[in-house]
Amino acid sequence: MKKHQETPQCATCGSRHLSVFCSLSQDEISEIDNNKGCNFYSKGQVIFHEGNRTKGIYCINKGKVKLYQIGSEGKEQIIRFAKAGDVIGYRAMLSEEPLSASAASLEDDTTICFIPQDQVLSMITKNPNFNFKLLKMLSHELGEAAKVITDLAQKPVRERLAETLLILKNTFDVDEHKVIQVKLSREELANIVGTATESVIRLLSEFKKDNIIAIEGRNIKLLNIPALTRIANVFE
Amino acid sequence: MKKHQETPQCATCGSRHLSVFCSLSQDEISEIDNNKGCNFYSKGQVIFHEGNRTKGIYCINKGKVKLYQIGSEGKEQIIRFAKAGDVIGYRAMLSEEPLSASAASLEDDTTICFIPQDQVLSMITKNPNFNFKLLKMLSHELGEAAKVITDLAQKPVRERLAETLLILKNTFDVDEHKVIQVKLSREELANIVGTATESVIRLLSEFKKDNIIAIEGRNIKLLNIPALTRIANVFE
DNA sequence: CAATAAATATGATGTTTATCATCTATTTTA
DNA sequence: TAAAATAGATGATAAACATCATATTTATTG
Repeated sequence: MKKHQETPQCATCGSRHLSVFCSLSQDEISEIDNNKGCNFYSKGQVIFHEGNRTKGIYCINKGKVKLYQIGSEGKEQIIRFAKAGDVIGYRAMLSEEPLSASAASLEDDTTICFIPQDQVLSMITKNPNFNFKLLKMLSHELGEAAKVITDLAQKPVRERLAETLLILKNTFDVDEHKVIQVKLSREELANIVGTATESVIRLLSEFKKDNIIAIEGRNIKLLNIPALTRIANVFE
Repeated sequence: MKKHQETPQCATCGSRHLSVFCSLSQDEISEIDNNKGCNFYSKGQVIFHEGNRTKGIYCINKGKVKLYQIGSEGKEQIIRFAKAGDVIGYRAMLSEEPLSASAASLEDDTTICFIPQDQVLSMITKNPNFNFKLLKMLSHELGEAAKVITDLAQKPVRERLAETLLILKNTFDVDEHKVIQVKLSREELANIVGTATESVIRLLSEFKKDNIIAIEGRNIKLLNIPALTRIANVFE
């Protein structure tokens, strides 16, 4: 039996104050509320497809999302993640290019609002704060992407996997038992790191043997973050 | 003997109409002209250093520039290139973060103007066209970065090198003899591709043996672009 | 709950690519 | 212009990593 799912209101959205929308006025919020749509996704559902056009942006109200490209051999490459309060699809909308990545939900009950292009463009024009938040977000993302490029080009798989675990921790946090709050398959981990699934499996059991992590199914517990940081070879 | 170098004027800058500044009014142009600085660089000179702060953006009037990060083992990773009409340093300025990359000139007589932050911010606020151009540029760059990530993660060195040659062709063009209009060392090519210098050398002589390219020192002549495209494994 | 499918795990093997050594060619500089 | 330095080239070797094969465990479903 499917329970009734209500469209969340921006006005009461708990994630809004952490997001790019934090500087909007009451009027602007209700303007969006009156024009936005909302969809609910079960785990694994695709939200949008690489190559398609988008006429608006997607704002995640609840749940977790992976953004990925399909490489020339048909292999998935996870580019980044998004969670409640994050927006996705803005890159394609702003550049007026097709979507550069697909998005798929990582958990059931993922709730995502769709804000039409017109609304976004009008906010950009009318609200300088929102505009600067957007510019800042894009610039920040671009800096992160450059780091990923250097790591992929220069670091061995072991270091990249350790770094990926730390990034997942920073993105999704850990609970009181130090468990990273996102469930990914070994294959998905491989598709972030840029390696084979078997390599991820092998390296994870190595980390486990050295008591750096503990594994219970898809839950990964970070036991020794300093050691992970050392392996990841990061110094900032 | 060093010849006198004159500060170029935006008003007569041939590159302006191709750049993010193409939508500025006469007044705005002269406003910038009255506030900008200008520097001349010889080949190899560093324009700015990764990790530093910038209080403005750099607009390339003449010459070619590489943007690069230094990885954890001290190895250079070239992130992107810039040429006349391109701006660099805007990412760091807009995100209010330190510069994520260093920039160095690739040829003598590279001429670069510096536009102070205040000027840029005021243009963003006052000129919606300029603002949208900026948003578009950032979004486009972000999409390009995602492609690079997928390639680095999934493609073998041979494909990445072929693709790099094609990207260099698109960025810097070829002359009437099909020679790519940028001179890079084998090491620099390796630092784009994310591989060892020796691998680049070996693969280039393979391409040469197959009459796909011709090599005269640092000049690379593209003899068979369809073949290169096939090797690069790109399908868009 | 059995049966099937899918994910995880592990060993054996092969390929790709990096590293090291050495040599030659080309610049640069004294 | 000779000497030194740097860049390019090539072979030999080693390391990193992918692939393949095959268990084993965990989910899924009839």
